[in-house]
Formats: sequence, C-alpha cells, structure tokens
Amino acid sequence: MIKSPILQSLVSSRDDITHNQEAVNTFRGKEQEILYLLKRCNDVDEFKQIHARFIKLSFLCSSSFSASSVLAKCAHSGWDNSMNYAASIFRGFDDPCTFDFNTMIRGYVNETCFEEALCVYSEMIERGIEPDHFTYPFLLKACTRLKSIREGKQIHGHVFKLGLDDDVFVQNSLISMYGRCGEMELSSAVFEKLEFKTAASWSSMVSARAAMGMWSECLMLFREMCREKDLKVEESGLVSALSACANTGALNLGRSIHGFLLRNISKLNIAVHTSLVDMYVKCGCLEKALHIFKKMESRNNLTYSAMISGLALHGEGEAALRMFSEMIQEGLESDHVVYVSVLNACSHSGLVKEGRQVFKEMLKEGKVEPTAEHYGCLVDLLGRAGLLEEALETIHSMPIEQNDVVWRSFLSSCRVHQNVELGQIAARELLKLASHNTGDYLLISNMYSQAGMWDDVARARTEIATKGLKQTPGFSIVEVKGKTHRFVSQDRSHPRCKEIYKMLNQMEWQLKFE
DNA sequence: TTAGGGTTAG
Repeated sequence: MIKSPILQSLVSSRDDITHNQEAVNTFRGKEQEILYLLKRCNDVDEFKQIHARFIKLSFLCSSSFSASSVLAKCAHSGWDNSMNYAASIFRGFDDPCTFDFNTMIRGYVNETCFEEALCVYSEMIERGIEPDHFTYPFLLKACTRLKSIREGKQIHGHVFKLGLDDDVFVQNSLISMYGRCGEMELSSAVFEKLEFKTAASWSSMVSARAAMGMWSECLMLFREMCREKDLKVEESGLVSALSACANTGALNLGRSIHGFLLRNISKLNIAVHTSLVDMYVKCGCLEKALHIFKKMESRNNLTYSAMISGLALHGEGEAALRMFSEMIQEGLESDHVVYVSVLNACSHSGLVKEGRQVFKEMLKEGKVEPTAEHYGCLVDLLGRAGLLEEALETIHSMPIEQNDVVWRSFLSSCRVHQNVELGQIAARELLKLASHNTGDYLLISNMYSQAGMWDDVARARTEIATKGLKQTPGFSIVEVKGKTHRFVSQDRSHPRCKEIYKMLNQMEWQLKFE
C-alpha cells in the first residue's frame, strides 16, 4: 500500500512506460519532475522507494546529472545511515565524476566521518579524477578535525600543483587547517600571502587562535582586524573574540563587542547569544548573563551548559540545578557537557545528595555514556564533602580507564581532609599515570607536611629537584574599571602587596569561621 | 556543492 502522493505519481508514471522510444521520450520528460520530487522528499523510506523506481526507469535513459543529484540528495540528507546508503549508490556508478567525489567527501565530513572523507579523496586521486576548488575546503576540514597535519601538508601540495591556491575558499581553509593543527607560522604565511583578505580570512585566523586557547593572540588579531578599512566584520570573528574575552576576563572589550553587535546586526543568533552569556558570566557579571539568557528566543544545550557552569562558577549550585530542570522541561535532552556542568555545580556547592542523584539518573537513562569527566566530577563532589571511602569506591567502579585527573582530585581531597592513608594510595596511582608533573609532587609534599611527616616531605621535594622539575605559578586575571590586574601565586611584587595579603588573610579567616 | 562561531572535570 503506497500512501505517499509522490509515490503514487511515480507508480502511475512507471505503468505508462513501455520499452519503446515513445516511453523513453516520456521518461525524459518525467526525469526533471522525478528529480524535483526527490529534492522535496524529506523521509528516508520515501527516498529509498523513489530511488528504487528511479533505478528501474533510468536504465532506459539516465543522465549522469540526475544520478549525481540523487546521490547528493542522499549524502546531504542527514538521515540515519545516510552515508551508508549514499556509498551504495556511489559504488553503483561506473564513472563517478568530480562532483560525485565531492558529494561523498562533503557527506562524510558533515557526518564527522573524517577518515572516510580522506579515503574517498585517495580513491579520487588513484582513479585519476581531477579535484576542483570545491573538493579542498571539505577535505581540509577533515584534516583539521583529525589534526592530520601530515595529510594537510600533502593536500596543500596538491592544491598548489593544480593551481587552486588562488581560490579564496581554499586559502581560508588552509589558514584554518594550519592554525587549528598548531602550525601558526604556516597559517600566518598563507594569510600574509592573500591578495584580498576577506572577513572569513580574518575570522579563520582569529578563531584558530581561540580554538588553540591562545587568547591574547586572538584578541591582538581581533584588534588588528577591527582596524582594517572596508572590512565587514561578521559574527564568527566576534564570537571567537568574545570567547577570548571570557577566558582572559576582558570585560571592557567584551562589552564593546556586545555594543557593536547590537548596533550592526539586527537579530543576534544563538551562537552569539551563548558566547555573550559565557563572556559576562566568566567576567563576573552573572546578572547580566542571566538577563541575556532569559531574553533569548530559543536556547540549546550549549546555551544551557554555559549558563549552568556559570552559575556553578558563582557558587549558585541550587540555581544551576533549577536551570537544569528548566532545560529538561523545555524539551531539550541533556548531553555529556551539560551533565559535566551540572555535576560540577553540585560539587562546588556541596550538593552531595543531588549530585549523586543526577549521576544515577544519567546512568539509568543510558543516553549519555559516562566519561572520565563525569567520574571526575563525582569523585570531586564526594571528596570535597569528606566522603573519601565512597570517592575511592567510585574510582574503583569506573568502567573506563582511571585517569590522572580523577586520582589528582581524590588526592587533593585526601590532603584537605588530612587522610594520609588514602592519600598514599592516590599518590601511588597518580605517579604511575602522570610522571614529571611538579604540581603532583607539591600536592603530595603538602599532604605530608600537614601531617608532620617530614621525611616524606623531603623525599617528594628531592624527587622534584632530581628530576629537574619546575613549577609555573598559577595566576588569575580580573579587569576592574578598565584596568587588568593579574594575581600570581606567591607574588609579592605589587606595590599594595601588604594590603592585598592582609585582605586575603581576612577572607580566609572569615571563610573558615563560616 | 565551498571558508570562519558558542558550552565541559582537575
């Protein structure tokens, strides 16, 4: 029983056709109509049935154009297993053209099957099909995601040989590929050679630095970009810059970008809003972040995880849990990042019961596979609350590999709660996993010194010295009234150092009292 | 058919 009107129309067209020239002519006339219907079809089963009819009819006469269109429709549909089906169509082609190879590469990249995309490209080269300027942006994206710099460089060579190195899309893809693979000099070299630097070229440079966590370089480039005349600054570059502001505490610049966005873009999209929320939250303006969040027309998981982790950062664990409930009520499904944010919020607000419950529900639902991050949060939650035995049991119950972070978190809790016996277990496991980490030896040494075990302190310190390890002091940055202040651990160089440490002592005392 | 964007443990 065929319910679909589209299929009914096709069946009647097939019934009319007989194996003669008249039928062929009829089909030729129908071909465009079939392609039109195929393009409009939104359902995988419907597509498969139409495709089956298409095959039956097309042995009479089919243009490679039609076949390529069918393949493209399938490869870019986003349906479940669409690429498997697309591959079966593709394998049926005797002489796939450049467009067909591009379709397959693009399809695989969109489905995050990057290695498959590279394999299709290899086959393309082996079969002597010449790539074009559409091939490389997709392919370079695959290299970027795989961090395959070796393949990326080889492909750059092909681009050069084929004379496609003057295509602006290919150039920008190269900038992005090199930048995100950590090859900043090569990325800049491609950028500097550009005859016309477009908004996307700048954006590729800025966002690659943001993706690598090079926040100050990112902002430097962003400022340079803003000085360019006749350049229409687009949202993507601004989003990366906002991310850099968030991570460096550059509130003033973040505010300016927000102002620029409001003045120049009529309707801000969800990504821009999310980065604004994140920027305000990380720069200390929780209320402003909440205001933007509440005014948003629609929100997704990324928006919620930014807001939930923001609330956690500000010590608002219960509000973070309420936000999580709202997200579920809004019909969104929690993903692994949101769970990390929620568990983290519980951990930092001492919400042990709630955190346990969230973790239990996550396992019960089974939609999100627990990762080391989730276990890390749970161990941290239990450890901070002094439930060291339960934290240790949690580590032992992990169905995945225990990593250094989990043991470090547990060790830290053992130190805080002065349990040297369990701390020694953690220290042993940690040193097995991550050697040459100065911070770990210091953590171990501090634990022993608190317990007055001076021989063990000396052993840990000797270990640091004999291994020649050096510790980079940690720091935090805050911007107050347009001025950036950096607080480096143990730093005494500030002119008002005495007052700062007096205030810190006072705060510590008050916290202990509370 | 093509480039560039947001969230996450310790």
